[in-house]
Amino acid sequence: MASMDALSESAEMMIKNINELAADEKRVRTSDLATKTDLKPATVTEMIQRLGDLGLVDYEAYHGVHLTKQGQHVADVIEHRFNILERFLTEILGVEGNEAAEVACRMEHVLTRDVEHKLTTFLGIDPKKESELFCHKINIEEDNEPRYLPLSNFNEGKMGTVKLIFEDNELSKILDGQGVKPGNKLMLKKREGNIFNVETEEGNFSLDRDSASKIIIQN
Amino acid sequence: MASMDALSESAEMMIKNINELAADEKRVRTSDLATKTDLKPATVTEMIQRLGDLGLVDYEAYHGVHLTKQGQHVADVIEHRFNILERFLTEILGVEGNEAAEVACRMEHVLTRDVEHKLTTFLGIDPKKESELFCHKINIEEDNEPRYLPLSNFNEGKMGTVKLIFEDNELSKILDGQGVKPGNKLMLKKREGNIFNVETEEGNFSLDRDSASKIIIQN
DNA sequence: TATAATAATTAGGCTGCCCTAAAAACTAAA
DNA sequence: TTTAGTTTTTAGGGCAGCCTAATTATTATA
Repeated sequence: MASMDALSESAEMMIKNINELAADEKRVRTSDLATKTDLKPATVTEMIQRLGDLGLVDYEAYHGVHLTKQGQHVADVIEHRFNILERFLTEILGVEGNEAAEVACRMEHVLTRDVEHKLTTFLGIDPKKESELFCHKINIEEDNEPRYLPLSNFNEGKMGTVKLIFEDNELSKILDGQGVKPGNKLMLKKREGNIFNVETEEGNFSLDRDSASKIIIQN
Repeated sequence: MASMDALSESAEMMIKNINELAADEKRVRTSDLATKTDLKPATVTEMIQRLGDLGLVDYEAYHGVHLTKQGQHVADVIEHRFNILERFLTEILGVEGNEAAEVACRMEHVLTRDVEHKLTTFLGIDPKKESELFCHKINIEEDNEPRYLPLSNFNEGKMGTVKLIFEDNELSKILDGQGVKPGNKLMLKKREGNIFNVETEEGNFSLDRDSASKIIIQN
């Protein structure tokens, strides 16, 4: 079992590309990887054999390759790092899309877990929730039972009643002015990433995810 | 004449270290470089010979090495990239000093000129002036110079002017109602954990850290 | 099913970057 | 100024990561 930080940029890129091609075909072919990575097939074979020795891919000669659980984890981490870096570069710095992708693709290999988390938070995403999402891709289906849920876990188009706003007096003042107070009804009109578009009797407004998570709704 | 982007991380690190030791002694000794880079002397010799072939250092066997004009330029670029990355990591993301330095030291080799400039501007520095500054090692008095910072990194009790609210139309609508809009003044009254108590001309209100990080203030 | 076409692997070579050990060049001291 | 000690370089080896050319395995077709 190889420590993640020990992986070279080349090795990480190979894992990333295997993961991206795995969407199309179960076992990824050497030639497809060669095309995607712009390497020669012989080089790809050599690399995936090394990754096999590290336990990151399951490799059967002449029959392609797929990620092991460990390899999948590496791929998920890299993908997440790429995504937040790309968002930072485009949304915050205003770097043009193509260049942002290229730079993010180089930077993704040198981030630490801590920097990754802090950058994720900076972008307004809860790191814990985010990592659950991309790792396990679990979807919560809970439409039937009456439940108390934070607004951040509410479903689009659903109407509910505000029951509680957590211990954030200052936030509640802002929300109060928008008609969000215990007892009032609201509907989560639309969720666009971390922006929650909410409709109340007073009108429409939007919240970020952290604020939304402090508002408990009964459906 | 070697193109800068073609240089490996190892080669750039060697140039960086030559530059740092050059402050003490005119011609930098192999053994000092070996100590600083944690490489064996034989490896240093090999590397500086390669750099000599590229025209980046002036190397005379047994008599040390110094940067050529081209090598000095590479060193200056790397130093600047390191500085802005380190500042971004510590001041904006809040990464601890040691780790920030390590990550910046890895990232400095993958920045493009454009990303470097945009990050420099983001930190509230005029890219042109900054390049003069870092070349001549002048120290900026941090408190006097106008600086752009996200509210989440602002000091308690400080007054500043809102310059920018990041592309979050829904958040800005809420903030707008609190008197937070580009051009207006605000003061960070108190910070309690992730709650930022802010005073504007319209009154007092509070924000969470994520929202605060999207508001850029000039002091 | 035999064979032609295609795909993948192995063999072997090159470079960068790291090492150790041995040789060569400097430097300081007797 | 000769020599002992130190520093530096050269010689040679290893691994990762790239390549081309040759070989082997799979697949598609006649």
